[in-house]
Amino acid sequence: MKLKKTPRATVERLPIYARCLALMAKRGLRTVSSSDLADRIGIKATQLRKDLSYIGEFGTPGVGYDVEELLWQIQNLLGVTKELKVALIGAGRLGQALMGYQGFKEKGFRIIAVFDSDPGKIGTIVQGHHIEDINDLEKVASEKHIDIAVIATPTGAAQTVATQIVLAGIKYILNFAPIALILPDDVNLRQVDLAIELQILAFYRAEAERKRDQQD
Amino acid sequence: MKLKKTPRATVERLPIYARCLALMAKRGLRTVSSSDLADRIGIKATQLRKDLSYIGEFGTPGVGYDVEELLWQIQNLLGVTKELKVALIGAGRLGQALMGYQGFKEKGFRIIAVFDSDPGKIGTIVQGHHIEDINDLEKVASEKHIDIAVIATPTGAAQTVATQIVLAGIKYILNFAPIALILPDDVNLRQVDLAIELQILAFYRAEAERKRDQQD
DNA sequence: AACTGTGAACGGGTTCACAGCC
DNA sequence: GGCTGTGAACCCGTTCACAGTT
Repeated sequence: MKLKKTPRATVERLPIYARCLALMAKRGLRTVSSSDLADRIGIKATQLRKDLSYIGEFGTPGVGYDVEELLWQIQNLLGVTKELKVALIGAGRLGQALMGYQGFKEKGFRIIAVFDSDPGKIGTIVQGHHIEDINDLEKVASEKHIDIAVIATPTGAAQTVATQIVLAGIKYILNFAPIALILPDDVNLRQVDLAIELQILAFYRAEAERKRDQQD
Repeated sequence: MKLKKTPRATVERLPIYARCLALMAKRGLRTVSSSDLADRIGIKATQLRKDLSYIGEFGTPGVGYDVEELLWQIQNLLGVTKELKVALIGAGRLGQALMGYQGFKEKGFRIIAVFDSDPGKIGTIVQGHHIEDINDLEKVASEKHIDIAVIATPTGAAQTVATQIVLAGIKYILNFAPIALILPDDVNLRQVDLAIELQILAFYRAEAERKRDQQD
């Protein structure tokens, strides 16, 4: 067993493995081979085995992996066996969509505080969440021990909010605002930009069109 | 000038370049060097130049790039100089957030049809969009010439919807449902899974905790 | 002098080939 | 026979070093 540092690419696939294993467990499947699991996900079996080799040895040669066991190992590694506390900043349409998103709860995340800067929203209750003043973030974060912050504000507010998040001592940020945030090195950032995904599709569409035009 | 096939990794960065350049153009900046632009984005200057080298030669040695010109070239390559038509499937909370998302319009995407399967929603108007029956997708798609479909349905409906999208002849899909869709090879798929991003952050958080526990 | 464009070197990630185990 | 775990080979993407341009 080698146990080198888990490569970034592997880390980004672990949640996908967990998702698939959870589904299989729910359906009552007991064991799974690397090729079976890989097929369901749409990757090569060797890649799956290599990924798992970075985090341990969970399989039985000639048999495969125990579904429950492997799921538990991955969830444990992801640190989602205990519930993680999430602060959501921005109670606009995207923020509301995130509040209602079942996937968070299922995967072990709990939105425990919601902030906004709009006085018209602060103090109201949206989908069961009491909306708090963004300026209270630091106070609330220390009281409630927030693990992760999610930025769902308009672009213009995102950098200010990010700075407040850092001041509040939160080190893990998921940002939906389409802007490159400036953050200290020890803060972990994931960026989701909805428009970028469409633009990537647009590129391949344009490329296909160019190819067609060229050939005819 | 070489013009090999543009690497996947480069394609995924082009929208980021476009976003930054658009901002600079709006602020009235005329030219930019590779190191300046790279710094704003948070990458190395050599990577930016290498990326651009795949798509052409747009710079002037000793000077840099013309902001407007480079922006136009990238937008052209992305095929977003003409407006692209998007069909949104699923008018739930996420769907509504997407309808209201300014970034799509700004980047040249237009939500031109919205579908749902809920009889209570079909026929109503949400944020100015007439909600149509998902079973009319094929008809509407051929009438309105849809370029890209966005799946914002519950997980359970996603595969069925995806199949309908393919039947409607749409070849570019952005999927928000947390499921591995089975699609023909010639269909282009991008996947955004909100929970996965949080789980990746959770991994690094758990890793940091493990490291702490070990040392103390 | 300042900056671009690119071959070459490097490094991380994927795939192959196979040894070892059930 | 069927399957896992893994070194080695391979491939792709990033970075370096520098030749070439204004």
